[in-house]
Amino acid sequence: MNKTELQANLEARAQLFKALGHPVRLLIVNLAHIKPRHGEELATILNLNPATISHHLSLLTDAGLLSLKKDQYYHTYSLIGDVLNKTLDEIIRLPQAELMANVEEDAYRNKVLKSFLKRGRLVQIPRQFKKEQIVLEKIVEEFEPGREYLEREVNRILLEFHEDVAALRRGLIEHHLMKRDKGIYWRPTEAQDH
Amino acid sequence: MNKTELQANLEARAQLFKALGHPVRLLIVNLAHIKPRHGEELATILNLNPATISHHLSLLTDAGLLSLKKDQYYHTYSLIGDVLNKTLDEIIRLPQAELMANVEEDAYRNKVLKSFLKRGRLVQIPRQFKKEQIVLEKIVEEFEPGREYLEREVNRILLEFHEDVAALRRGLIEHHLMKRDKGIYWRPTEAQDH
DNA sequence: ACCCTGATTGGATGAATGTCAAATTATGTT
DNA sequence: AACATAATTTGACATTCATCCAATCAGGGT
Repeated sequence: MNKTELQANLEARAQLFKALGHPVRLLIVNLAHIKPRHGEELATILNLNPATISHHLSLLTDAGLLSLKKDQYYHTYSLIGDVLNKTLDEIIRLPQAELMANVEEDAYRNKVLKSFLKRGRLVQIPRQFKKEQIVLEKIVEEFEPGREYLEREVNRILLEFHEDVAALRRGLIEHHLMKRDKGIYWRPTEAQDH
Repeated sequence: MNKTELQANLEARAQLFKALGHPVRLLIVNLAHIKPRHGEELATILNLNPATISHHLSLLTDAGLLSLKKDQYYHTYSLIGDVLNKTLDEIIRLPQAELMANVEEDAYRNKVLKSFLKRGRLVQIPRQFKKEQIVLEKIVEEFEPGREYLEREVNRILLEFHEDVAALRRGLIEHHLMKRDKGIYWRPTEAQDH
């Protein structure tokens, strides 16, 4: 599947919801649930012009909710039951691959990193928590998970990024990216991370 | 509940589907499923103007899909999980009372009866199967379910409706509204009816 | 008090949608 | 063949919707 197909799939899911997003069409689905119906019947019951009903019916069939059987010159529409048993979540949730194809999930992260890190050095410590989080997550990659560091080793590494190593150390602790006990620092392993 | 409230309820259901009926909003729901998100982040990831994102977010929250938490000057939107576990059917299906309030379910039947039955007599036997069905269902009410009738009794009753009693008799049999065996006619009871 | 940042609101504009009337197509009947 | 019935299509119109820009609002920091 290429990107275009993935987007088409996304459109198809939206189309199903769009088809259900109109009160008249919800009524039609309910009436078709009781028994199959033909156009004129629905037009009479709902007090709408046959052309309007025809329009709604084609949206519902295109979305895969109704099936059409021709009978003399009646077009009888029946409800396709199995679609309705799916949960919203089953229809909405995109597989990882598809999500990535439609979206640059780390565009925001990259934008923040790009604006604060120039040639490997921190231009400024972000004042906003969410941005500080992103920058510190990047910095903490310099530490090996599980390994213990003395404060002066920590400082040496942090100095590569910014002079104010005390602020960085404090930030790392506050954001739970590093732990400290009796002057020893370590980066939690992924498993303990949450 | 009065009629207006019922219609409002119907609109609310449609609103939920409408909110999901757009590809960008499906992406937002997917992203919010991974973790809560704030507006600027979504605008960057989806490459859209913040105003546009704000618009989509308000549709999703109005529909009850997202919840908002304010954090400094970030507005963080989280997915409300339980709605998504409902099936389409649970959301679409209207209780009988509500359906009846929005719809004249037997408008079509009444229209057909009105056009063929004048002062209790059949103006003409409908040429179309579906209309004949409706008229004969009305006529068969003159017979007591389960009771046995001789052909001449049947004729006497049918004559009240139309001269061509033979055509009516044939219609009643074809539409399975009456049964015949060895010149004896009877109307099936409800239980045997299907 | 004054800036900064993110979010929302109020137009503005083009696109999509809902509705109906009139014309057309498909099927059946006389 | 001519007519009748139901469905669909087409065209017109009004409504709603998606998107962006510009202005405003709300929190926080200097």
